Amino acid sequence: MIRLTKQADYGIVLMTYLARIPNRHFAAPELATETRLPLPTVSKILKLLAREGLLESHRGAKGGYSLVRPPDRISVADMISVLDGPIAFTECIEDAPGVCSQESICQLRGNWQLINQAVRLALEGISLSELNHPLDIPLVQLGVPGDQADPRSLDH
Amino acid sequence: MIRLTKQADYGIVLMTYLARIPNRHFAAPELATETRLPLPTVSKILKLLAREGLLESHRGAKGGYSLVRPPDRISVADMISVLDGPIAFTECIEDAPGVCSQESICQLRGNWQLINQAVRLALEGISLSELNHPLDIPLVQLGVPGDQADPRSLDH
DNA sequence: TCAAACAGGACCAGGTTGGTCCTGTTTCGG
DNA sequence: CCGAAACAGGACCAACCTGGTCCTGTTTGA
Repeated sequence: MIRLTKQADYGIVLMTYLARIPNRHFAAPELATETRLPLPTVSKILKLLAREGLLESHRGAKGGYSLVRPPDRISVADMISVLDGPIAFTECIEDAPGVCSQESICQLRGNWQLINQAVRLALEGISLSELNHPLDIPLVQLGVPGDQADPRSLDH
Repeated sequence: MIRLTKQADYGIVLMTYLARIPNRHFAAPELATETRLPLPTVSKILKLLAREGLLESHRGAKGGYSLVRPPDRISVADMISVLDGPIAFTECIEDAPGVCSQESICQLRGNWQLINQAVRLALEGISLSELNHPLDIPLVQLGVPGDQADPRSLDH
């Protein structure tokens, strides 16, 4: 189905919310009520984001979470990597030989890399701050190759 | 985990194999032995690809499958759409209101579209024939935004 | 006429995800 | 100095989806 997991989905929603006021910190219960997501889930995701270094946590009463760097320096790729693991459509990852049973006969290694890389680059091109101001993103940054009409992209 | 399903994975492998000799047609058993994938699975996937219009099937003895159009006019996006459903990282798809329970409060609709679109464009930019000749693909087509160094893409 | 190959389902086991809960530990405020 | 609010880090389980097989037609070349 090629979906993000809900964990990543919710995580990006939460990050986007935090990015509105980058320097404030927000407690998990507050974010849960604001986003109307269940608290245990929100809490779990925030903990993960903190552990992985995208959020800073402040313990104790009046604690909470805040962004660890400015939102324009956090990419969608960063968040998805943390929440859903490395961005790779297939198991053919360069530094993991032996994962793919077809390895010896598969002629496609380099090609999968290409696909993976294309997706990764596309996602690295969108920053958290741009998610809050979607209109600012130039199309070229989204991976639109020039203005050459592409005969391949049919309807879906 | 953001993986393609194995169905899509295998499907692309099979399509790539077919694309080597675009006009020939290949029987499922032949493809199964060539790719060393189990026949029932290969058969299932080929049937799907045929039903969805990416392959042409020839029934009867000496039957088989062949590409329905030249490999440079079949994009990776085409194949993934058929094998794994529409390319959308999240359920926020434009013509499906009501799917997302957060709809009324979610400020992100437009933004998810952006992410989905970026991925879709990246995958539309790679054709089946390029998968067989990976070196031919210019980087810009992969979505690399000019040569502006991107400070967001840190290590992973 | 037979065998090879496609068509279209039904079917099931296993793994992953989504979500909850529980037991610490830290820290602010009164 | 104490208690409540919040974070930390797991364990845990149900539900769903995927991966894969198999079976019964139908078509067609030799």
